[in-house]
Amino acid sequence: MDSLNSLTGIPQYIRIREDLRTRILSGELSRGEKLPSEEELAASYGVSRMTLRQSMSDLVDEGLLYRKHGVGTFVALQHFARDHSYLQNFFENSRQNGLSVDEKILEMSVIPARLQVAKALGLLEGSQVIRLKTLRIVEGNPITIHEAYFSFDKFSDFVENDVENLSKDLLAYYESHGLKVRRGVQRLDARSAEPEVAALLAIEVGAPILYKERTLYTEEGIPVEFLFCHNRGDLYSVTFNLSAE
Amino acid sequence: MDSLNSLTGIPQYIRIREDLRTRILSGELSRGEKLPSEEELAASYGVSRMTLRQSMSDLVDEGLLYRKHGVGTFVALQHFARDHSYLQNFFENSRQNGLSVDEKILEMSVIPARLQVAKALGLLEGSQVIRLKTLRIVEGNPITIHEAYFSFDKFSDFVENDVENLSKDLLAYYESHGLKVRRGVQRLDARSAEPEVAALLAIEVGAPILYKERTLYTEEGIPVEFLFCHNRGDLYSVTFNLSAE
DNA sequence: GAGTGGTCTAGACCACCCG
DNA sequence: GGGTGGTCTAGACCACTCG
Repeated sequence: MDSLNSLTGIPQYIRIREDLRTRILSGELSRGEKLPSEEELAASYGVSRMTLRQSMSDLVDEGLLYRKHGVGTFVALQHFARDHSYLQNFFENSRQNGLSVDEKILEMSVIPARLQVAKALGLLEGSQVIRLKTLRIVEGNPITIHEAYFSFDKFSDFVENDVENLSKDLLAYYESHGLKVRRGVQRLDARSAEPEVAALLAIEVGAPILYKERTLYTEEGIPVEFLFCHNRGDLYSVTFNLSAE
Repeated sequence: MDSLNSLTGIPQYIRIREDLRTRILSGELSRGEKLPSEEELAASYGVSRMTLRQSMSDLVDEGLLYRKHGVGTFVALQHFARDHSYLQNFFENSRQNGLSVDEKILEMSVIPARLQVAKALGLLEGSQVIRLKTLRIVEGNPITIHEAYFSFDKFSDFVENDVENLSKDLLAYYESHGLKVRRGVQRLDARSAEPEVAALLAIEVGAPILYKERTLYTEEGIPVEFLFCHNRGDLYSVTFNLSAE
C-alpha cells in the first residue's frame, strides 16, 4: 500500500477528513445538505468504504456531520465551535483573538506541598513542589491570578531558567521533559474577592470571582500540574461544549 | 454473520468494550498494566482485529486506555470521571449522589422572545416562547434559579400538561416531540446576586453567583432550549474534563 | 529482527427507512 | 424493494520501538 502517503506522509483518512471539513466550512456543502452515500464518496476518493467511514466518524464526533441510519449522512445545521473543553495556550489564544496580553511574575518558589496539592499531583504531603504565581493582564486590565504547582523532582531545572518565558507556555515546558499533557479535570465556582485578590485584580473586596481549579494529566494518567486561579467575574467567562452519553 | 448478535442484539464491539471496561474498573486489569496485543485479544474474543480496535478506540477516547505505537496498549493510571461535559438529568444525578432534591415552579408563561432568546433558538425576535422558571432545592437549600425558554410553536401542548412533572425531565419531554438533544454550548461567569435573586436563594444581596447560560441542540444542530441559571456560589460548582486537540 | 499499533482493502450481511 | 448506514472479516503492509 503506497497510495497511503500519496503526497506527504499523511494518512488518507485524514486527508479526506480535512477535505470534507473544508468543503463544509467553505459552504460548498451547505448546512442540512445530504452527502453522497458512503459508497459513492469512497469511490470518488478512491478508497474503501471503511477508510471513508473513519474520516466521517471524526466529523460526526465533532458535530459537523450527523448520520441517519437507513437514510444518509448530512451536514449539521449548527457547527460547534472549539472552546474551553480543550486545552489551549492562553497567550496564543488571546492573540489570535486580537487581544493584547501580558503577564507579571508574582512569585516563584520551591515549597513543601500542602495536602490538597500533594494529593492532586500524586505526591506525598510535604514533597517539594514549585509554586509559580502570576498575574495575567488583558488589554491593560489585570484579569487572572494564576497559581500553578508542579513537582520539583521532575522539573528541578525550572528554577534555573528564564521563568519569565517558560511561564508563558508551561505545556511546552512540560513536554520538553517528556510529559505530554493530554487531559485535565477542571472545577469552577463563584466566590467573593478576598482583600489580597481584590488588590491584585484592582477590584473591590467582595466583588465576584470566577474561581477555577485544574489538574492536568498525560495520556498515561500521570498528574503534571495543579492550578488555582482567580478570575475577575466581570471580565472573564468560560464556554464549553456538552455532549450526550 | 450471525455471531453478531450472539445473545442479545448488541454488536460485538460493544460487548467487548464493556467487558474490557468491567475488567479495568474491577481491577482485574490494573492501572498501568499492558494489555495483550490487539491480535491476541482479537483471537481470544474470536473477532477480527478491526472489530477489536473499534472496542478499544472507544476506551482510549474515554481516557481509560492509551496506546503507544510500536509498544502496546495500557490501562491509564488515572481514570477520568464523567461530569458536566456531558448532558445529564439534575434530579436523577442528584439522587444517585444520595441528595434530596426538590423543585418549585416559580413561573410558566408564554411570552414574546427578546432578542437574545430568539437568536439562541433560531427564531425571530418576538416569536412566542415558553418561559419556565423554577427554583431547585437540594437538601433543603435553594441552590439554583432556572429559567428555560423553548419554542411555543414546537411545544404548544406543554402549557396544557402537568408542568410540575414535565419540568423535572425536559430532555425526555423534548424527545417525546421527536427532538433528541445531543449537544450543547454552555457559558459560565461569576456575578453578584441582585436583590430578586438573593431573596429567592436566601442569600445576601451581592453574594457570589455562578451564572450559567446554555443552549441545547439536536444532533442535526436544531436549537431546542435556551437557559439561564443563577447558582449559589457557595453550594454549587461545575466540574468538566479537558482534552487535547 | 521481532513485536506492536496504524492504516487500508474488497468484499459481506444486517438493520433501518422510505416510497 | 432499493438505498442507506452499521457491523464485521481475513487478510495486508507500514511505522514505530525495543533489545
